[in-house]
Amino acid sequence: MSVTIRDVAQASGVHVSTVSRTFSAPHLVNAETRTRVLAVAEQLGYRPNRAARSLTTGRTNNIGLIVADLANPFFPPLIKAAQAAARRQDYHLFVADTDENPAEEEDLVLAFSKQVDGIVLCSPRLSNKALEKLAKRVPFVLVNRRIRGLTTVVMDVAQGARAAMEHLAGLGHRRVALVSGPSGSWTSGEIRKAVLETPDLETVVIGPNSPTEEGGLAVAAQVAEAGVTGVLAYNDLVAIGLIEGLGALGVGVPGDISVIGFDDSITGRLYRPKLTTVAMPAGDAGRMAVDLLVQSMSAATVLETHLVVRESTAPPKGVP
Amino acid sequence: MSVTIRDVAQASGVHVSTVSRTFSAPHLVNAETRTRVLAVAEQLGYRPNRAARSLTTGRTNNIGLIVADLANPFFPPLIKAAQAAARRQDYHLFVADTDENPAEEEDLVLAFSKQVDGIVLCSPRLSNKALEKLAKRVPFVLVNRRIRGLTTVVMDVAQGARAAMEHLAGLGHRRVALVSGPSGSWTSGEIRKAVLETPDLETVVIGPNSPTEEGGLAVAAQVAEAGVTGVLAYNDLVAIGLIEGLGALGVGVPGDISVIGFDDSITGRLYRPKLTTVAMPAGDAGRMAVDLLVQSMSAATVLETHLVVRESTAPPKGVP
DNA sequence: TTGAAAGCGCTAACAG
DNA sequence: CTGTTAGCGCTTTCAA
Repeated sequence: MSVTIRDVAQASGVHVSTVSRTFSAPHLVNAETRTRVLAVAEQLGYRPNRAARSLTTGRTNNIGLIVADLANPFFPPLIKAAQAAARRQDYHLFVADTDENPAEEEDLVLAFSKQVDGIVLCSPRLSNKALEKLAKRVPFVLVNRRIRGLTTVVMDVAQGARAAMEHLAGLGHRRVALVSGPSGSWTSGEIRKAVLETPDLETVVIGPNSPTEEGGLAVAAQVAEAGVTGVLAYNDLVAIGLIEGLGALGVGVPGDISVIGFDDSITGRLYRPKLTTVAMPAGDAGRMAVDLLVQSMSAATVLETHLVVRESTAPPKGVP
Repeated sequence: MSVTIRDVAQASGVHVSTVSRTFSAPHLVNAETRTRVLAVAEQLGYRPNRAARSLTTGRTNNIGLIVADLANPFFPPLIKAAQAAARRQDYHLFVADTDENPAEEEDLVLAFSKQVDGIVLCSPRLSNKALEKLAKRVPFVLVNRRIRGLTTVVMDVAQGARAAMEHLAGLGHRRVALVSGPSGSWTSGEIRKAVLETPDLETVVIGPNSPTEEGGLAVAAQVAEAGVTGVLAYNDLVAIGLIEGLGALGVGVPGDISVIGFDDSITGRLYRPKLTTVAMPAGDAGRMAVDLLVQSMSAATVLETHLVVRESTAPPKGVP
């Protein structure tokens, strides 16, 4: 095998415990000794074995990150920020993908549990009860799901949805549709509530839908026939799929119908028409979740969202 | 702490080694005993501690995956497939991001080395020499980088680039530009070579460039003034940035200039005009890399690429 | 400030 | 088929 603490001890003429201390409690060791040990370690290419360390300390310095779908453009910025935050604090990040499958989600949490100090669970599809039970086995923080008593980081989608509705109302729209997300999604529920409470706007809810381009595409005809002039979609992908589908039906965006997305993903930002969308602070959420775990703090954090107006919204036909 | 093999042994009235065998060599244990142990384990919520296991076996059942930029849409499909492949074989996947920084890349490899059975290094920016040296410390497979003697999975970008050039030539273009990628990029070099060898086409190389939308945007003016009617961009993001920049200059795509991307990313597929692009089998590469690592096989694999013709290419002006 | 010794949870010979 | 034993690489009392 490779070079161990013992090799370093031997080569530098001290006991293994001194070498150990040099790395995990440097202040407890004589400066000269430390320098020497460090030099030898460097020269031998010694790296502490974290598995062995974790066996004695009970800590792994690993964090697990579980998302619904790695290929959904919403997640990569979150993962990127989480990884950077972890790395800054000398943690490593496991990443896994549930494919929107609650059973897989539970399996993954359990599989990770012995190997991590905590888990970041993004947009979990598991029931509250299941989540509460799991929380007893391993610390975790929930992203975009709020459960009393658990540590959470949520983005204020209700506020974002309200802003979107107000934008539509301000443009002169009166009857709009919400193309909602998957049924297990907490954010979709929050958005729904916020939308239905909006005054001055008659809202029809279409869904649940898959949170993908296909999801949007599939309801295009339904939207076209709903007699609405504006739409709030569950996310940018759904919005784009919808716009594509509408286009195929000869319905223009924003000419005939205005469409607003959610996420402010790179895909939506570059799409034409450039998507009006609710920006989600995914990077902030990833970073905060990791920080909360590392500091093992419990908290219920709410992150602001905001509307980004671009080119997929306009006044309804007939309104100047 | 949590429930260990000892608790299970005690509760089921057998020795720890029997419990151990029940999990790691089930065929060596009496069916009845096994059933009983499994039942007790299940009931106690026992999960083997992989860190402890790895200490004795020398294997971790972990794999590290290092990419240049998690937020680049090229990588998520690769990561997703790699994770799925790992999970299928009971491996966990560490993911990290180097931000295109070679020093960070090396650090990450070293940091992972003791905690994984192998590393998948995607589009590394490190020198051949540095990579060869690292390969002595931990097994890895290189994706999109070819070095003799190391295990590699590369996508045949040269072939893809040739197909793109032939498509352009077939459309009637005679003078084109290659908007290349970062200088350390192996794929960019391969593409460059292939492009310059293409007959019947006069090619000007513009770059190196950052592999992002900004990279493309930044050279739009240069492209507009290069007297070319076609462009092959390093990736979809660069292509899109370029098209945006060209648009701002009043140059239409594909009306005035045809643009081809690379990757066939979701962002390019949804963009308007829908991007003509060279499809890269990123998922296959991720899966194969993990499989090679798990089977600890060495090989030099080449994956096919293919041109997807969509709407960002057309005959040059004046050619019907 | 350093050394000695025990032990983290598990596996792998080796006996029986 | 099952129990015994030693030990993986490291940290952590406890003494010196």
